[in-house]
Amino acid sequence: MNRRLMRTYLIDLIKLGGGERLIRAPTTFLAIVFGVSQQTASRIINELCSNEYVYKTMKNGNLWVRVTEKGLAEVEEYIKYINDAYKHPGKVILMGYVTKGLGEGAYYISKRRYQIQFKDILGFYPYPGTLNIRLKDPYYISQNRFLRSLPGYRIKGFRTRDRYFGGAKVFKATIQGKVYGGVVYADRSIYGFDIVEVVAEQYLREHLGLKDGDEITIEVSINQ
Amino acid sequence: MNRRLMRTYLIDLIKLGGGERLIRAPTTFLAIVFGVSQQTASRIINELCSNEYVYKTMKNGNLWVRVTEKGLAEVEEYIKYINDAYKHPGKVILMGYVTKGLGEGAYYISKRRYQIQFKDILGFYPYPGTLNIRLKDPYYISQNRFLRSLPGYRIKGFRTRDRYFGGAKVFKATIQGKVYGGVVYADRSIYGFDIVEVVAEQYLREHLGLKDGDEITIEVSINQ
DNA sequence: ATTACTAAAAAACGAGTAA
DNA sequence: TTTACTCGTTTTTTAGTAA
Repeated sequence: MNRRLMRTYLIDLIKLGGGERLIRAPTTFLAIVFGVSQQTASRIINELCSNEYVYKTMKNGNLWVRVTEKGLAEVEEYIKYINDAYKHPGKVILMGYVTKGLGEGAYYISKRRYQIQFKDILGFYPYPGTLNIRLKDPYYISQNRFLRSLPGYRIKGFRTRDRYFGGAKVFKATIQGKVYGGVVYADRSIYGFDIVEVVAEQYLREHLGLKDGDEITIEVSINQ
Repeated sequence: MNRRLMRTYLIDLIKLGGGERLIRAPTTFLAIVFGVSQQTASRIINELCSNEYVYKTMKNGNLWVRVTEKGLAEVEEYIKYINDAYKHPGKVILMGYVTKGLGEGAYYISKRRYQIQFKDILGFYPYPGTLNIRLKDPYYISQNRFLRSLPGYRIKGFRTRDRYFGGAKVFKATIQGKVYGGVVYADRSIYGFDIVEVVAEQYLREHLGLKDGDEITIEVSINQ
């Protein structure tokens, strides 16, 4: 079953009290609550069960169910997402700590063929260097994973006499609520989902007085 | 498409910023966000659109969408439901005002064949009469509609020499957080979804000092 | 009473593709 | 590039029913 649907059924079970204790839940009863047939209700519970979202047991011919910790976590994550959708529509908020990169950023960003494209997309020629941020916790890492799955604006790769310079995608962003810039994901990035690279017109470390380990917030625009 | 699913896609659109303004949303992009194919994303938007949850328009070959007021209301109702699921698991809260019924309640409740069944289910012989409550607003009416759709405990009808006394269903309830009782729905109820009938061992008007128009809260247990 | 299997019907999906 | 149609395939659903 669809994960989207599973969540909604879990919420229904929580409404019935199944988030805090074992509840008697005959499939005929669940059918009414879920708005499906008895057979489908039976199958839903079994699928939730095989995903370990729900614990079920039979007591003298009756089904009793309880949402597991995993199921509750699944719903809570979804509630977080909904809250975030209302709090930060059109944006992904990333928080982390300033960290040293491998220093390659400067070399790449300075390439004229990249500079022109950044100017087209972001409206400025970026400072030759990237600010690397190590994300704070798994929540922001998952947010980053979501962001990175989106297309963003395309930066095309190019070929010189010597070698090939790979493509990238970039998202418009605001750093510390003050500076306009971009978040860049190189197609062949050496970083995992815990690191993001930020570009801006200014040298951010100086402009914002940042040093390694300083906490930093980036508000990234989802839309194109 | 399933209403459950529609809501989740609406939330995704709100996350993208489509709850507050028209956003550019090519179906290829939505496909990534929704986790479906481009064709399915296209179909989802068209279905949301034909349900008037979403307004869509084409600007030079690109799809732009915005969640409508109806769509936002749909999601907000769902968020209310989720909050309620966490706040009042296993219960439906009904609020309303004490109101005069048609006085028939006393006649029915006093019938011995009903009394015995109430005793079996609720544990007491109810006072011969029902307290009628006019629900406060559409929210509680919809809660009542949900409750009434559930099976509850069955009260069987019976036949006397003269006539047939119809069946009913009853839910365990707490009135004003103090008195234990039940909410009764006669199968052939003369009331709509804006009225509920409450029974208890005591004469509630006297016991709780209630008069017509007084606000009253009932906490109804969903489970069986 | 229950739950849940089977089989047939209905709905949803995505590849290919037209416009 | 887009969107969205057709159509074959897969998935989901429910009626009937056994246990």
